[in-house]
Amino acid sequence: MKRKKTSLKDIAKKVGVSTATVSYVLSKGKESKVSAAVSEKVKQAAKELNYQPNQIAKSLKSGKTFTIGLIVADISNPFFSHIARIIEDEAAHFNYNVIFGSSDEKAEKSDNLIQFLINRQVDGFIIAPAEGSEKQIQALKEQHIPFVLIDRYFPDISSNYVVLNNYKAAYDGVSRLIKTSHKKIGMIAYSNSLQHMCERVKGYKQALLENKLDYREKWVKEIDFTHIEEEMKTALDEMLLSEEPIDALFFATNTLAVHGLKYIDQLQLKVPHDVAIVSFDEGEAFDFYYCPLTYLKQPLEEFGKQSVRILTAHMANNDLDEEHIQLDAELIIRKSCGMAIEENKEG
Amino acid sequence: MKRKKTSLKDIAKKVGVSTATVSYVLSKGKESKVSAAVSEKVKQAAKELNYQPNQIAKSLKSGKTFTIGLIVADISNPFFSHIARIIEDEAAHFNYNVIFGSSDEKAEKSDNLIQFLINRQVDGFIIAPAEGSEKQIQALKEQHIPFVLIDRYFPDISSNYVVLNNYKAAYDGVSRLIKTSHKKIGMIAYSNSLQHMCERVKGYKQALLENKLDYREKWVKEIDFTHIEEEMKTALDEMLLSEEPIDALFFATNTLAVHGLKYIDQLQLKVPHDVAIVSFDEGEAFDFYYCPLTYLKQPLEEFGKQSVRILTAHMANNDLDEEHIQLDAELIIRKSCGMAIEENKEG
DNA sequence: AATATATAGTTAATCGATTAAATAAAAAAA
DNA sequence: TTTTTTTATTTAATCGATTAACTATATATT
Repeated sequence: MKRKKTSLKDIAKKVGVSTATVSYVLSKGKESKVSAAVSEKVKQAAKELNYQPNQIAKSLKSGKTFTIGLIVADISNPFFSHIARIIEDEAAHFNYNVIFGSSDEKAEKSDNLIQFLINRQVDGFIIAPAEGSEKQIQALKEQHIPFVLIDRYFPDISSNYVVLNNYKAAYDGVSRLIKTSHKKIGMIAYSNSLQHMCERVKGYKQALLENKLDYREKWVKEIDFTHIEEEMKTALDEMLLSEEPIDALFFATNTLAVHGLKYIDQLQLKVPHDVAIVSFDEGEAFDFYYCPLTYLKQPLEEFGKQSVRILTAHMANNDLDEEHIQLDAELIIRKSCGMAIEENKEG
Repeated sequence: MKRKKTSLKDIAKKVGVSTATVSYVLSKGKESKVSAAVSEKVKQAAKELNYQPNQIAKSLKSGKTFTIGLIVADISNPFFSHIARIIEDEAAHFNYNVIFGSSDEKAEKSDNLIQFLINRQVDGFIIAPAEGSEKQIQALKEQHIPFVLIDRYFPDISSNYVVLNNYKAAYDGVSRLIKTSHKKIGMIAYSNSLQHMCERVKGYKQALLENKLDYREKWVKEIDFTHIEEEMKTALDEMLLSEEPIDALFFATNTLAVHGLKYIDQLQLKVPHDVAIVSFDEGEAFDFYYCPLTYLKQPLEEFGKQSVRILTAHMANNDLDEEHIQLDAELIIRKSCGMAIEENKEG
């Protein structure tokens, strides 16, 4: 049998005062008008009874839970778990706690999670929205529940967001492959209509265009993330084993690169000789690959910090202007993309 | 201005009945004795007003929050984020939500987190306890708050736990190195008095002992996890660059292996020729290493599922017997440990 | 001494939902 | 018709903390 926790009432009874007095002492401290004598007795009793305020009761009264709902695609994905950790730490500075949920990129799951967390009265959300979750996001707006989108956003819905300049990042990554003398550059992305993925493809195309390189539809493969393995094989077979194979490959995410490289190894192709590689995101695996990967490093720290900053500001004041933050990725150049001509000469 | 959410009262007013009636209709359904006519009207109104019950109020009344507090060392560590994901999914089956916190292996942080979550009235905990957190765990017991320890436990405190048979796992890993003809086997562990780490060292020693191999104190290095990089270098220098260098190395965790291997590469030593390697835990990085790593795969799925199963059972019934679960790791043999003689002959 | 002003504390409403107990109205039994 | 039983609904207490409004003293002011 659970020993019930001590409440204000218990302290009040013990000291012989009203619960109001106890509350004033414990929550108002010096500012209360309670006499020093009583105040002391109350504090003493609180300590003796090991009083811990019931936050649920406080929340009910105040309408605030000091809880942030965090919705990501999958907390076990290092990209998100890293951000989650930063958000956790940042939130703690503001005395906020984090409840998380994984949407699995499914709008329905995300909807359930959001509803669930609203019922639990979270004060605000940080969301990496799933494809097709526009309505849910719109609904949050209409209910005036503060939220910040991260990683992805919906151009048609005006809201707070902290995202990457995906267009520029992809453009930079592909440009690097061009600079290292590659002419037939393929890309592997997720088949996902979300803006961030589209921008990555756009950046890829633009880089080709500006450098007067061929863009072929068959060199951009979109893969369903529920069948990565099989679709990756088909995609790579088509691009690498064809009559006219590509000489470089741009991966739109970490996970895609991991799967892709495993298959490239199976095909016994050598990086960067047979295919040069640039990928999005960092990963321990990238450091250990025989040919360390050139990648686009996202500013995760910044994602986490900014999103918490914006959210807490908006939770404190609902009338603030929205913030739209685009951060830049950093291209970390290593061996997998090959060397540029100038570099070659110098070396 | 936040539009206030609709409450039972709003529905009651709209339909013209008491809040009690509304509550009965909405929470008791068929079992209530409310007339079909009223019932229908109430449901209709609830839908029109988009009623969502306030879980905070429910929790205050019921004393249940349907929330599990999850405390791990660091949610951004793949080992824990993977477990977190499994716990999240399992908990959802029981209609439970998860609040997490990272202790950073610090007892004080862990204490704050636990206190914080208790005040938020979580119904139970799943905890990977930090070193020195015995008192907190003991306190949970005394308050009769249900909890399950995972990954580590305290032999002196009887409680639910789901851990690895670390002794056996380490024994198996080191035995493999012995079978592949290595005689001078080092180990790198964390300097941590937690039982799981000690067991890993014990398993290592026992494997040496049973095979009549030398055990030397200088071949077991304990590293402070706040200074992995520097201490790893010193440790490896001492073991690998000495007069009598070791020929095999056993890493007690994923993170240690990652740092260790990076430095081994810097030293230009080849695995398994110069040093054979076996490590705990899996990791994408291990697959991509030029010499795929032999490792001890922990049954994460099982950790998550069992811990939630046990916790929910104990939350439902406080008088259940404690469960002590030890799971076995699986040794995944790849190239980094070298080949055993028999295998060599056959090959 | 009479009045005004602090001081120290209590009462009671409130947040939103639940539920035991009370009540009123209708139906069944006598 | 009267009494009993059943059915449908309301009242009010409750969970624990907060806080505006009130009351009762004590102290200061004139």
